[in-house]
Amino acid sequence: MPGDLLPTEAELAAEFGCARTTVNRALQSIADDGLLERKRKGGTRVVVHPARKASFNIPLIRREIESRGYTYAYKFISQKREHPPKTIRALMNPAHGVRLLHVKALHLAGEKVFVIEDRWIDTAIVPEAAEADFKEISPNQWLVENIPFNGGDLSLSASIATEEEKSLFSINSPLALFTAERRTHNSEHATITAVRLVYAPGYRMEIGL
Amino acid sequence: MPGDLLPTEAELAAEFGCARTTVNRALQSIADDGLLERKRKGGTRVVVHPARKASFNIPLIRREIESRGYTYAYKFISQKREHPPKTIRALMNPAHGVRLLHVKALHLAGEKVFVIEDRWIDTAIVPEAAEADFKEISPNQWLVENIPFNGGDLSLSASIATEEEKSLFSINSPLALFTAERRTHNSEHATITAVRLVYAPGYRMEIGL
DNA sequence: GAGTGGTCTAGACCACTGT
DNA sequence: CAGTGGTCTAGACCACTCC
Repeated sequence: MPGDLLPTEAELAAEFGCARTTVNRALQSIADDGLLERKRKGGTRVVVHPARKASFNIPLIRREIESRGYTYAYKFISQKREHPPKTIRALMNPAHGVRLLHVKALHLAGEKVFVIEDRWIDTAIVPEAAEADFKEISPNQWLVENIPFNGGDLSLSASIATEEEKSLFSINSPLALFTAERRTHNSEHATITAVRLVYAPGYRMEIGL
Repeated sequence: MPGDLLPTEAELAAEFGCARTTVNRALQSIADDGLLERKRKGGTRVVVHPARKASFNIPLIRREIESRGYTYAYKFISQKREHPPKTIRALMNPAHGVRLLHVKALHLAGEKVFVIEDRWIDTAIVPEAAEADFKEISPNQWLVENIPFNGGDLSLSASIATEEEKSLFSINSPLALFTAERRTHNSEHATITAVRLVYAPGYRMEIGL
């Protein structure tokens, strides 16, 4: 019946012997699942090609590693205030000429490097981050615990390992690495942080549909 | 105030001078967004670490190409009934010893190959597919239009281009390709189809949060 | 057992939109 | 303008769960 028009709420209420409010809630919830389209005056229609929606939780890296049965460890690399390169400026659009906090770190699963975290934080927007000590706690974890989450975007891609990445992952041959770049902004739509996560060779991101 | 307990619905209704039903709907919708936890007798509590959920629509490849402003074209490569290799058998778990429909095809954006589609279909479960002619219509599109969608999973990874992929994408140097592997099953949880989509160099999958 | 959210009813008015 | 869904109210009863 894709494309078909359903009876009005009042008619369905009569047919099922219940209140229109109840019919409304039922249809609303189906519509929220993307299977019905509703318009005032236009009635309720069965969607022709329901969108195939995928959703997944973005786990803390620590949890992702532990849920795979490995021991988690964090390894700090560096933390500096720097003028961001053009690519980061374009992504984060910080105030002109300011320096941002740049943190590099590793997340280990057992003895192996699981993911490389390369993060920029705009301390004009998150001043607390300037005081944080990322030698002991990962920026990933610190931000989740300290900064309310509001929105952002995620970009997934494949990249060839750079020399630095090859050495961190202890590999030689040219290798494809799964890369996630995430931007997080606050409620005023200012970008708090941008992070590039480069996963170990063979990593797969699994998503239910 | 993560962790805090909110007043009861009745109290909030009194405070805001509205009906409890209205408060209930409001809190429900916030709870649906994952920001509140509600329990009978236990009250309504602000969730401590709201899960960072991402959700996105999986577009038809055709739509994805056209929405980027390119002309879509489909190019058939091959279509055979074959005994599936071990990896596919493990994924799809078809009846013992049967042959599956194996289709390879390209989706072009303008003149360029955008994605390579390599698909296996279990015709024991979707007999209609045996009659379909994938020389003209892509399996991707045919399945969306003919087979009701029920569920599945999606696995994203990065892989080094094989020789065949290099030649299809007209590239030489070792290159990392973004790869999506999707499995789709029917309402009885039998696997209808498994597909490997290998995207052109530089492809990024963008997801809103 | 008592307090909380979950869900229903019957009725009302409003907001949008197709004709 | 008329018909549809969107949303509210006031009240009721139920289901779960903590004490």
